[in-house]
Formats: sequence, C-alpha cells, structure tokens
Amino acid sequence: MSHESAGSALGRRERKKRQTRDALIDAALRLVAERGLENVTVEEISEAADVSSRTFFNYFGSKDEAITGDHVVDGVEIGERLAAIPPEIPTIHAIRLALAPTVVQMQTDQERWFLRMQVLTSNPDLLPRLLTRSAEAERAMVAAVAVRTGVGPDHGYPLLVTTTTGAAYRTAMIRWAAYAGTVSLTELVDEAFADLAAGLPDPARPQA
Amino acid sequence: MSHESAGSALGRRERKKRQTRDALIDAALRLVAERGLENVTVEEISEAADVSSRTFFNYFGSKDEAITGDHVVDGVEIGERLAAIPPEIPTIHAIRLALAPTVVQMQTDQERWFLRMQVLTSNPDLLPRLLTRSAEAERAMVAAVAVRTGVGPDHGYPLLVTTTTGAAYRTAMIRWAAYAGTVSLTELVDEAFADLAAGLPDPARPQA
DNA sequence: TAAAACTTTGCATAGCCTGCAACGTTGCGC
DNA sequence: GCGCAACGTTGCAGGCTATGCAAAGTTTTA
Repeated sequence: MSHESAGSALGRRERKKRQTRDALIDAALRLVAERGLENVTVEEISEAADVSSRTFFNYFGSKDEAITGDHVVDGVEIGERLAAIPPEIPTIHAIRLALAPTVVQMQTDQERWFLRMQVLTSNPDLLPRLLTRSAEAERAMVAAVAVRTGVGPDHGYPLLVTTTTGAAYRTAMIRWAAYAGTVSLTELVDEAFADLAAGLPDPARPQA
Repeated sequence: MSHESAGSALGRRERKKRQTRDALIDAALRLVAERGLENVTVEEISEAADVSSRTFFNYFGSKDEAITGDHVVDGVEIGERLAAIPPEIPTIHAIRLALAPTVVQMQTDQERWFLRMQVLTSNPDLLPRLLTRSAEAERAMVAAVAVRTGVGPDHGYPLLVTTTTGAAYRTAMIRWAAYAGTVSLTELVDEAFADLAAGLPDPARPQA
C-alpha cells in the first residue's frame, strides 16, 4: 500500500517529520520551563528528542525558534484574510475578524500554548519575537491595510494600526496564559480590541 | 589641577570611557550600515574602534546592544515621570507627557539616531529590541500605570496601554528616520498618540 | 528490487559571549 | 612626587550557537 488509512493522509516520511518536530518542541519547552533558557543547550534538547543536534538546526533556525514556534501569526495569511473583508468595516474591527481563525487555532493547541507562554513570560527576551516574526510578515499586513484604507505610502496609519493591534493581541495572549484557561482567549482579545478602538480610556476607578 | 575646565566636569577616566563607548557605537553603526549585521564581526567593530574585542563586551552585552543603544527608553525613568503627573490627566496623555524628555533627547542626537534607525530598518531583527529593552523596564511602566489608575493586578489595562503606546512610539521613530528630518519627531509622536487616543479611526479616504 | 528523493548525522569551522587573571592607567591621600 | 587603591583593558581558555558539506541511512517511486 502506498499510504496510510488511519490518522492522517500523510506518508510515513511526513509523519516522522512531524513527530520529530513535535518532539523537539516539547523537549525544548519542557526543559526551558524547568531550567530557564540559558541553562538548556541545543545539545540537551536534541538529546531529549533523541536526534542529533545537527538535526535540530534542520528544523529550526535557532534555539529561540523552537520555543516561540514558527509563524504563530502569519502576516501574509492575515493580510489575505484582511483583503477579503469589505472595506466599509473599520480597520480595527477587520483585523480582529482576520485574527479569528488564529485564535481558534491557538485554543486548539491550548496545552502547548500555556506552556509556551509560561516559558516566554519567564524568558522575556523572546516575547518580542512571538508575533511579527519576520519583518516580512509585518510588511505584508501593513501593505494589506494600506490597500484597504487607500492611503499613500507616506501615511503612518497602516504601520501604526499593525503594530498596535499586534501589541494588543500579545497582551491578550499573556493574560490568557496567566489565567490558564479561566477565560477564553477570544474574550481577552475582544476586550483588548474594544479598549483599543475606544481610544484606551482609563478604566473606571473601583468605588471604595 | 585636579580636573578639566572646558567640556565637562568629568575626570579623565570617565571621559575616556565615553570616548571608547562612542567610538564603538560609531564603528558599529557605520560598519553595519555599510555591510549589514551579518557581515560585521565584533572583532571588526573593535578593530575600528581601536580596542580589543574583549573590551567591546565590557561595554555591551551583545553585538546587538551596540546597535540598538542602551536604555533608549528607560521604563523605570518613564515610570517615575508618570508618577509625577496628576492622575486626573488621562493615561495616554500622561504617557505622552512622560515621553517628552526622551523625545527631546533623541532629537539632540539626531544624526546618530537617523543612522541607527536606518540600520534597524535594514536589519529588522533588532527592531523589537529598540524599546521595552528588558522586561524589567516594561514592568516598571506597567506598575506605574497600575498605580495611576488604581486597578488591580488582574486588570489588562496597564499592560495594554504600555505595549500599545510603545508600539506607537516606535512607529513614530521609524517614520521620523524615514523622513530624515523633514518632520520633527515630536510631531510624529503627537500624531501617533492622537490617533491612538481616538481609537485608531480609519483615515479619511483621499477624494479622487 | 533499484534508482531517486529526501532526511539524518558527523565533522569542521566561524563567530558570539563569559570568566579569570595579569597588566596598565587613573585617582587620591600623604 | 609617591604609593596604594580603584578601575579599565587585554589575552587566553572555553562553552555554546549556527552553518556548510559530504557521507550515511531511510522512504518513495517506478
């Protein structure tokens, strides 16, 4: 038989690759959660995943990449989704909608994401690399917003809205992981975007 | 005589340190602007600054640090300034005010900053490290906002406002460097903060 | 079953970064 | 001035990250 019936429609090779990748990510997250980023070597991660350290670098361009995960929020993909949303809808709202599938995706992988975020908050050097992975991704989103709004390349809006919504999304992720499941990511993202769209008004002071 | 009259009130030792630091930064920016981050070694930077490469690491914790500059926006300092601004003033506006001295400072160093930003935009891996240097800085600012607004530690507002205003400030810097002096940084920061406080409304479509 | 395509691995190497100890310079009190 | 203490610089050794290359080994395809 040429390929599998159960599980997935992938060949053995492709399946093994996924296994290896997963094993490396799991090992990396587990070890770094235990000891901190500085006290774990690529060698050890590879050891734990039972591959050579050279193989590690066949999968990830750097140690950090195994932690942050690759293409968490793919700017190009978001850009495409953004293009499909009618331009009458305010840009912030449109971005929120474009992010919806990503949110769902993350909630599916909940377990891993909680651990990942825990690792990231204890090793904050990595946090910036969480979203807007390559500048390429960011640029794609900026371009999509520019098209939507029809402003020229000198205008600051596309870049501003891209970076600030990215920041908002990141804060939602951080809180999500901090609550560890008490609140859904969707709710937190919605809250952050609502605040942003409202101009970040000061919260009501609790009445003593 | 025990110390100098002209220039500064610093001793020879302190002056030499500044010289070395400046020489290293200049060399780093110049070389990386010419060849790109990957094609410049610490060895070469140190060589150009006429010190040993070991000395380089006495000044900077990493190659990147010599490029991004240290403590561009010191979160602790911003936090202190923030605490001095009456809490009646809306937080975004207060942050804008707290950033004012930083803006002035950067405009003083214009030349170096333009080059720095040019380098950063051509080597975007470094961009995230521009602001919110250590998480410590960010945390200080988050804490200051929390105090101002009187919200509890679970509230998302302080983190949200800190990261988004940081992103806004960064976009202003990027545009500033892109315009290379046509527009003042103050103007661009004001514009970004105004947009943010207005809820990032879509810009008016240019009437064809 | 054999060739083709692909993955893993070891080896060599460049470069980043740190700790340590020796050395040179600066600052300060006498 | 002199000498001591503080501090900055340097070389050296060594660990770790990351990449290129070529030799295996495994999966796929015919």
